Amino acid sequence: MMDHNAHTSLTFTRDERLKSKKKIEELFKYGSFFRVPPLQVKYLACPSCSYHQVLIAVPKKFHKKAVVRNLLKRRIREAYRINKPSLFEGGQTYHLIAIMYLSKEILPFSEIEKKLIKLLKRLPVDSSLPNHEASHES
RNA sequence: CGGGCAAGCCAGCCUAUCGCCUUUUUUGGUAACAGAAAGGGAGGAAAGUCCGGGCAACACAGAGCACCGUACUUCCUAACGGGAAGUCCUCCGGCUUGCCGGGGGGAGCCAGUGCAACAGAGAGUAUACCGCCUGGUGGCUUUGCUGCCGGGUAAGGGUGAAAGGGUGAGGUAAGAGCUCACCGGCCCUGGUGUGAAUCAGGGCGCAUGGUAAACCUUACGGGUUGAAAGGUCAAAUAGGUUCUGCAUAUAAGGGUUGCUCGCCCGCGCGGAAUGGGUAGACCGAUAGAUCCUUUUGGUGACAAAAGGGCCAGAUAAAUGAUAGGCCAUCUAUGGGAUGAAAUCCCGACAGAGGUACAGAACCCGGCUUAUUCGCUUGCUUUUUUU
RNA sequence: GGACCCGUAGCAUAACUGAAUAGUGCACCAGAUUACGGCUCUGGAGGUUGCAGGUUUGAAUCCUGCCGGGUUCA
Repeated sequence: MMDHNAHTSLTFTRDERLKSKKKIEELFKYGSFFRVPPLQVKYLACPSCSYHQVLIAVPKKFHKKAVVRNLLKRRIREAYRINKPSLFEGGQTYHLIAIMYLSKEILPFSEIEKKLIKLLKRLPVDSSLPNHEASHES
């Protein structure tokens, strides 16, 4: 409520990043996931949140060098920032989202953006929650 | 002009739109926080973690041993295994043949102990296999050859990575530093130099081969741990810790770096203070062995002085994305210089092209490794034309 | 961020107090045995000892620097 613009404008502030250790553990324990070839997504409904919280990860397993990992994270973050308004068109439930990049290739921004748009469309932003028991335990 | 080597420098810029982190000021708000304005925002290696420091906590009466590290000299430095200047040895290249340039190396195996497979007669107070020389005594085809029993020898052969200085002469039965000359080595004295060293003189026949990235000796240095150090904030209590009173009485046991000596504390009961773990926030944590310019001293590393500047502080971890332009650079075609070739220069249009290595994690000084295009300096060098 | 360890045939492991052909088992190939296959027996091949320098007469081993993999620390 303090940050009205976070829903609609093209920002990506610190509060929109998923940082809490507990929430991350919860997400990876109970969240469901799907894939859009290079990207994998894990998500979990979060009734207590007032906006979506996103975590972006590029595993060290696929990319040894910090420069490459940072580059890919920046591209994914940018693509999310530009295309996130579509997430708010649905209902009022917000999610914890983890986006992971599982490929050895370094794709250009335009490719990553395409995949991310596809991915965001598949996210169930509506009120129909696929995993009730998970949200209860939290 | 081009090629090669070495050292050093640089690590694109501008505009628009949308964003990220942060500092200061300001507006709203009790506050958390939100908005606005103005600034700042990765590297030469931020990397590897190979060294050295700062900083912090703990420990510390002291001595010895052990352990670890370093090793030509002098200097620089907060310190270093780093750097500078020099010195000696060695390798490569060049020529003017003793100089220049570059690479590598350096305490001590005449303090001791150990080690050297195979081969070889012998491998370290050495050795007699083939040889060389010779004494005695036999035999025979008697200036000689040869069997047996002895002796001398380290010249020659052969083995090996290495055979106990080298060359020449004398000497000898044959030989041998046995003697001598020169070269090499070691020791002493003196001169020069802060010193490593070097020069000169004298002595020693050489007793003293290699290996210390073998044990070791000598000299110097090192307390341990490591920002996940450590500190602050709010709540509750046990153990623990610290201080203190009483009691016990020098013993068990514990601490003191791994050990020894030495030193210190002591079963138990009571009182006071502190507050374990978990989750989190803040400090530590970004003004410093700082950066830039100039001057002075020094061969140089570097130091001093003056003036000016503030230059990332994130923490699931900030610099990005898109579009356009400028400008390096490259490619092909074209033009010019020249008698021609090689080579060089110019460049409208077109195409390629933002690049390599790589992302701060407490902070510095080094080392090592990775690295696109280009530029500067030094050394060296081929071909073609005139 | 700090500390530590390990790299040997396709796989697992010896030789790590230097010594000249780097050993062993499984797997692989060939032969024997069998009607054929397995088991068994005999023989063989396969190694840049992670890479690059150095010390030594001689390096898997000792020293230095890289590369790769792993363990651990509130």
